[in-house]
Amino acid sequence: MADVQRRRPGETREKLMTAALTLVGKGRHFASIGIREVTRQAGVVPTSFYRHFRSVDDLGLQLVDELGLVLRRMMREARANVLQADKLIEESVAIFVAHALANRNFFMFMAQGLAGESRAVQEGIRSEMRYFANELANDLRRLRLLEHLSDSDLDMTCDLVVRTVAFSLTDILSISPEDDYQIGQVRKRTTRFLQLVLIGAGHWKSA
Amino acid sequence: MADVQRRRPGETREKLMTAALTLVGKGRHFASIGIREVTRQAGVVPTSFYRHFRSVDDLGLQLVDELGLVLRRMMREARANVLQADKLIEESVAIFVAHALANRNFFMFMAQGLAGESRAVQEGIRSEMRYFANELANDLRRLRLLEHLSDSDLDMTCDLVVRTVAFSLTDILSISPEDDYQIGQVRKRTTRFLQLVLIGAGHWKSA
DNA sequence: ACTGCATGTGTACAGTTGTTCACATAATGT
DNA sequence: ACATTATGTGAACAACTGTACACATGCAGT
Repeated sequence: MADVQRRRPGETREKLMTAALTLVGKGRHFASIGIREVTRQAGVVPTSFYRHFRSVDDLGLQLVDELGLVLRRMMREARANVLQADKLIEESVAIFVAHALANRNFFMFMAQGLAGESRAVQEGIRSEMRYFANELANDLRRLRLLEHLSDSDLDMTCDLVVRTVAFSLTDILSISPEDDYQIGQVRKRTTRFLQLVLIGAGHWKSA
Repeated sequence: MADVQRRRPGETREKLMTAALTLVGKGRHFASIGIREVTRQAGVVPTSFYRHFRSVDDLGLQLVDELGLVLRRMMREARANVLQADKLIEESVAIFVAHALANRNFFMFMAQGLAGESRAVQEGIRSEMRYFANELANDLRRLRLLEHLSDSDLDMTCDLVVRTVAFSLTDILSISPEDDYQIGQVRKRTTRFLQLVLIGAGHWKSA
């Protein structure tokens, strides 16, 4: 009975994932979301959930994987747009903020997951951040920046940069997306943070 | 009926609060904790909850207030122990890490709350961090450090310091409290982060 | 044409949830 | 001494939860 299978494969799966993100975007915390709630939001019967995920945590894990894709797309855009080094920081921050606003729910999920209750999700996000920091280090080497730093000191610097940006995420997400003034403030402040860090790195003496 | 009121006033209230923290310490996320769960953990009948709190969120808010006390106690200790400036960073980080380990559940709650679902709790934690940053700025002025920075640039620097330390919190909490080696690593890494930031601040030219 | 698989649906059930109500006791102020 | 207040209790309820089961349908490979 009912209109079965007029859908393309994986459609319900996708609907469930975006439903979860939608709930997160509405202010709910991922850890407090239940199966029935997700399926209701997705317009699907509860039983369908089990066809695709073992549990809500499992869904979270698969979201983290997609998070990787979003970040990589962002990085590619940043690489394409940042050509000369002088506007590097400002431009990168702008791109990040733009992505955070465009994928608000996604980044909210990420911000929650960092201190979330699923150890696996936590580790996944952490590893995405590590990957991000590594790519940043590679880029800096390629651009011949901070050449006096040892590999490990460069890693540390990039780690700090990524953390700083990640923390700014909570600033961005805590203000209304339409409040352009506040967004601009966060952008400016984050830019200055990074300048401070990179000035520090420039004067750092690798043992 | 039952052994009523052989307790001192506020005892149940306290039991409920520590019960909530205990649950958080066990890995549960605060947003997913319910009234019945808290009361069960506290060994109290569900109805008692309403005598002290309007809801779980309300309990969270009151926890944030106590958080302020913990932080202030920590700061006092730091001020007493850090007399000469050269070991300032290392010593402060050590004190922070020690407090984070000693009040693990509390700090876990704080880390969760930063991206939690209660806007009020979020704002409370944020304001605690601001307070912390301001005190830090005062201390630095008193110690005649970074005197070339304008007030607003000093504020920015302190803000970044506090954020960096706060992020390290998630590192500390994600490893086992008995793993002394890993703890040491986090301590070292955080120290270097702060050194990097302060070197940057030392070379910063206030417009 | 037939079989197995992936995907979807509806019904059912036992356990848990938040909240209310009427009631009991000790402490407190008069 | 007595009324009030703060704090505790147990029973009850309707709403919701996760999960299991039997079943229907289209698709892919034989």
